[in-house]
This record gives sequence, structure tokens and C-alpha cells, in this order.
Amino acid sequence: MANENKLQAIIGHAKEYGFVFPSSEIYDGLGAVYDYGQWGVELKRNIRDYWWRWMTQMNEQNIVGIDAAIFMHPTTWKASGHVDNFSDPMIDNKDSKKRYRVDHLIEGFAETLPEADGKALLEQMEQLLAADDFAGLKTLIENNKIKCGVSGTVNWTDIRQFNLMFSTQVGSVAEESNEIFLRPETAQGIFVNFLNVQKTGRMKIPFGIAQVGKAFRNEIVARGFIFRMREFEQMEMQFFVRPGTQKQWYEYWKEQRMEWHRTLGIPESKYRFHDHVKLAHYADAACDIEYDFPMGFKELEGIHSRTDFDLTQHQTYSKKKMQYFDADLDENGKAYGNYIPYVIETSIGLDRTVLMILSEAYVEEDLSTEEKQDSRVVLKFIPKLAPIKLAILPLTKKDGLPELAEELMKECRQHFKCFYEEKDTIGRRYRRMDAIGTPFCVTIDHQTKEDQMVTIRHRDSMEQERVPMSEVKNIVMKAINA
RNA sequence: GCGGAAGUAGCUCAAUUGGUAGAGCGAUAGCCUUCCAAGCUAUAGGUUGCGAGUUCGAGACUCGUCUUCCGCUCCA
Repeated sequence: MANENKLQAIIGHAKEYGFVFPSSEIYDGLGAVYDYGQWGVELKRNIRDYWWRWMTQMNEQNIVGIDAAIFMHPTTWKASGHVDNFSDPMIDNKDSKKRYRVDHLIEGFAETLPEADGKALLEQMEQLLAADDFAGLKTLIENNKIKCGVSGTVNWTDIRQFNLMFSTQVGSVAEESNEIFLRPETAQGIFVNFLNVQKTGRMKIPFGIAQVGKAFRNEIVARGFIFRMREFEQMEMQFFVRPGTQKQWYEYWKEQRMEWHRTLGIPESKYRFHDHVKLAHYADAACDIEYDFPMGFKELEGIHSRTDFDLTQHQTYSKKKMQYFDADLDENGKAYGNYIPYVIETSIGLDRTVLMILSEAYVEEDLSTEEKQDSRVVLKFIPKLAPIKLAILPLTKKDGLPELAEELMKECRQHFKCFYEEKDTIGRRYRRMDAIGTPFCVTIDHQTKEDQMVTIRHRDSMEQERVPMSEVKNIVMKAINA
């Protein structure tokens, strides 16, 4: 299937079978916002839970989790750099339709001038930027006849500001309220709690703090289904290390995170690392793990060596010492003493991971034989991630078969998500379960009443086998934990 | 943001030059001791995205608007 069609097919399937709905659809929807339906939410929770257990329980490193609030003190975002770095005034050239950051446009022009003139221009620009004087900036551009590099014209729109962060007010009376932001990343909730966790948890470096939660970004153009949403969920882990060891830990986490991806059963060829050449202001090394989505290789997860930038910033703004006392001895037999830890960040988009799992699982199979045409759509989730683990299907809805099915339901639903269905032909029920990725179906027939044996049907192979009803729970549990 | 295309039942699509909005699948309720979709019966579901205009009459024509998709741009 052509890739662009595959994305369309996945979007259609996700909506049709209760995985992902457009937000507020009855009111024509809300751009770049989606809701998870009854099966989507199970899939998403399974991914989230697996990531959480892998980080905070299964990992050999010492990692604990937190759940910080979405609302944070406004100074957080000054310290992090989000206020200054993500609210740049922009201007569009009406002829070329090209958009520029105003400061980049003027700086670029200033470089073409004699040094003294360029310097004077930049000083004017700085003053106007500091005063948020957009009209003045536009006048400055026009007076200097700064042209668009593409169209060569000076036909500019008004200057507009694009804020990455959504804001809202805290306080019941508007005049007395304070503007606060919805967090654009979860990481800062970890950094501002660094001391709390380190002290109350008696954490020794190296250690990590994990968090899963919503973040919000006012993307100018948000497209690609649940790939780029304005409200999205991140799974982040900040790993605090001794300064000077960040490089080896960076490499360690690159490998560790790829190991996690391997356990999802996705071929390694569908992934690649993309090393950042141009580094963000806070990083001394950074890379992305990219996955081959239906629309091409795109960033799924970022691994960043964030240095001590964040903790130092918070120390500066909060005037609280973000120090750690390291009693371990160095090669000279001296304690490492006080320092601000360096940080390795792993940050993966949960919604993007859902899209990856859906993309990987979605298969249209042609089952035609010479006698008749046949096909099915099946979601080949690994059992661990499947929304429903087991469907229990009495062959007919009488003769005591539903009663036997209910017995099995009673036992199994204590351990995993089950689905009961007695309507329609058995084949139709199998196919419905294929479409939502249920790995196992168990059929109870008349023979079951005699010998307590049931038919278990495997989703991917469509093969069936007779097993004792008492074994069903264990078979499914084993597959989930594999 | 710009350009292009498209919006009809849950889904896929019909509806002669403007003349009573339909089908298949799906869904629901039944029938059939029914192990891999499309057996039988019945039922529900639509102000044709929304709003104006032209017309005796608009799903169709005109304008506006909203949404989605594709490309560009932007951001990360």
C-alpha cells in the first residue's frame, strides 16, 4: 500500500474502531487536537504503563517517578528559556509568502552594512524588541528597505508574535489574576523538584526521575494526525550524573532507549538515530530516535545531554542551591564534594508512540482462495499492548454455552481485559476482534460441556488449537508477560 | 499563513441538462447446535458541513463561511 494511503487508512480505521476521534467533532472539530476512544485509551495506557515499569521498576539504574502539576510558577519558564526563546516576532513577505523571524531578518541585513551602520541598526532593533514595539520594527524594516531574499520586494505584512506557550489566568478576579502558562514540556517539573526528590528519597547520583504527562504547544501549523498535536503527552526521564561523565551516560541511554524499542518487536530497520549538528542552547550533545512513519522517518524520541543548564538556571532564578554533595572518592582519594549535577534527558512522545504502534500493527491481508475473495484488516499488536487480551465467544447463545463462557470471563477478567460476544457467526466475531487487535479468541462449543476443552484461536496465524478451559488464563498471561 | 481539491446515512459511494435523496457494507433486534467477512426476516439511521442568494423548484448553480486532505511555508 502506498504510504500516504496507509496513513489515511490508519486514521480511518482508528476512528471507525474507537481508537482516536477528532476532538469536539460535533462542533466541526478543534485543530490538531484528538480524543482517544475506548480502545485507543487502553492501547495508550498499556504503552504508558510499560514505559513506566521499564523505567522505574525493571531498569537497573535507580529511577523514581513523579507527577508534577501542569501549572507551574511563571518564573519557571523564564529560567528554562521558553519565554525568551519561543516568542519571537515574525513577519511575512506578501510576495514570496516567506516568513522570517524579525531579528534574523534585520541581523542578516545588518551584516551587509558597514560595521558602524550595522551596529547602530542592531541597537535600534534591540530597543524596539525590548519595548515590544512591533510597529516601530516594521517601520525600521521599511525605512532600511530590507528586502525578502526570495522575492526581492519590501512588501511586508504587519509583525506578529507567535507564542509557543498557551497562557491562562490564575485568580478569580480578572484584574487581580496572574498570567500563567500551560507547560510546553514536562521536564521542568522534574528540575524544580530535583531537591525534593533527592533529599526525601535519599537519592545518590547517578539517579533518574521519570514523569509522564500532558504538555501543550501552540504550533503554528500542526498536522500529521496524532503526530503533532497542540495538546500531547510526553514520557520523560531526567538522569542526574556527575559532571564529566555525561558523555558516557549519554551513550548509555542512547543504547538503553533503543533496547526498549527492540522489546516492542519492531524491526530495527524501522528506526534510525539522527544526531543533532546544531545544538539547542542547553545541550552539549543531542540526538533523535526516528521511526519510519507512513509519512517518512520522523522524530519519535529525543536523547539530550542537557549539561547543568537547567539546574543552574533554576538556582539563579530561585536563589536555591541546586547542589549535590558527592561523598564518593575520586582517583586522588578526595570526595567529589558539592556540584550541580549534569543531566541526560530521554523524552519520548506518547502519542507519537501510539501512532508508531498503530502504523506497525496495521495490516490489510488478502485471504482469497480460488473459490472466494476474502480479506481482513488486522492490528498485530504484541499481546502486552493490545487493548483487549482475550475474547470469549460461545458458539451459540443457548444450550448452556453462555454460562460456561461467563465462568471463564469471571476468572480471566481479574487478570486482564476481556471481551464477551455471543452475536453473529463465529467468523464475523473473529474478524471484529482482528480489527481491534485482540490476540486471542476462545470459543466454547457443545463439546466443551463434555470435556472442558475450548478452542483458542490465534490472531496472527488464524490457527486454532484445543486446550483445557482451565489453561486459558495461563496461556494469555504468559503471552502478555513475554 | 498561501495555493489546490473535497465535504451526501457510522463507512465507501450513487442521484440525466436543476424536478420525490438511494445502494452496498456496517449497526440494532430476531431466526438457524453457526469454528474464520458478505444465509434469512425486520428495524433504525439524512434540514445533502453551515448560512445566504438565484429559481415555481437547489444535493447540483452563485457568494460567503467552517472543516478536512494534498503541496508550500513555519516551528521543533
